[in-house]
Amino acid sequence: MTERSKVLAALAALSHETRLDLVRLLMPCGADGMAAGQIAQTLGIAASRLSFHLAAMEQAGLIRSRRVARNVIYTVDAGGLGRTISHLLNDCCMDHPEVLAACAHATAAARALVEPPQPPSPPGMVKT
Amino acid sequence: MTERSKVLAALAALSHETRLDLVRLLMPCGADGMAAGQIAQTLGIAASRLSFHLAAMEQAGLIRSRRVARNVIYTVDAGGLGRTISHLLNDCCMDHPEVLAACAHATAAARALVEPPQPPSPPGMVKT
DNA sequence: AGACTATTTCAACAGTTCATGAGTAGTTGA
DNA sequence: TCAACTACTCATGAACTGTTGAAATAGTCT
Repeated sequence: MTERSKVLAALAALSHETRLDLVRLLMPCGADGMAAGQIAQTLGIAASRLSFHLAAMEQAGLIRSRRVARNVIYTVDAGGLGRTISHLLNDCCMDHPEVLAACAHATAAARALVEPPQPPSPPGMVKT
Repeated sequence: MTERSKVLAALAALSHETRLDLVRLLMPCGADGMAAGQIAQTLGIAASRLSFHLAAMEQAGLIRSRRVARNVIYTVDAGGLGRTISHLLNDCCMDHPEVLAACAHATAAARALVEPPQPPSPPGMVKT
C-alpha cells in the first residue's frame, strides 16, 4: 500500500461523524484506551455498528486494539494520525504559509513541545 | 453549518484521489490558479467528471472560482484547508505530543514562519 | 463442562457517490 | 446575431457505504 493510498484511507476513515467522535473519545484515554462496550455505551450506538467503524479505523491505521480478559481495548495510533496530518500539511499543501498560519495554535503548541526550555510567553503572541 | 460538519465535509472532499490531486495541482499555482480546461487536460480526466469534483471541493470550502474571460479559474482556499487541518490537530487530537511530533517537518516550517527573526539554524534540529 | 459476557460477523436493505456521455448555458469576436 | 469556444448540468447505471438485528465466536468464571 502506497503512502498515498494510506492517507486516502485515513482521510476517508476520518470523514465520518461517528469515527471522528471515536478519535475524540479515545485521544484523552491515551495508552489505557477504552473497551469496545464502554465506547458503545458512551457514544450511545449499537455494538455492531461500533464494531464496523472500529474495524474501518483500525484498517486505516488510526487505532489499535488489544485483548484484555474478555474485553477488547482500543487506543488511538497517534503515529498514524500524525502521519496523515503531516502528509496533508507537507505533501499536499507544500507547507503553504497561509495553511500553516491557520494552524498557528497547533504550531504554538508544537513549538513548546520541540523547544521546551521556553520561559514565560513573551508579548506579541500568535493568534488564529 | 457547524464548524464540525464543515470539517467533516472537507475531510470527505479530501479523501478522494482525484480531489487530492486537484489540491496538489492548484497549490503551487497560488492566487493565479488554473482554468478548468487546463486542469482537466493536466489530470487527464473528462470535463464533466472534473466539474463534479470541483463543485464538491468548492462546496466544502477548499477551493474558490472566478470567471476570467471565457475561462473559470480555480484557486485553493488556503484558509479553508488550514482550518480543516487545524481542527484535526487541535480539537480532535487535542494537541497530542506524538501527533504533533509526527508533523515536525511542518512544525519547523511553521516556526520559521511565525518567528522570522531567527538567525542560522542552531544545532539539535527537529527531524521526522 | 456449562452458563455467562463481550465482541464480531453476516445478510439485507437504503442511501450515497462516482463515471460517463449527451445536452445546455454563458462569453467572445466577427 | 452568429459561430466557436469553454464550462456546467443532468440522467443513467454501477459500485460503494452505513445501519440494523440476528447469529456466531472468543474468552471468563464457578
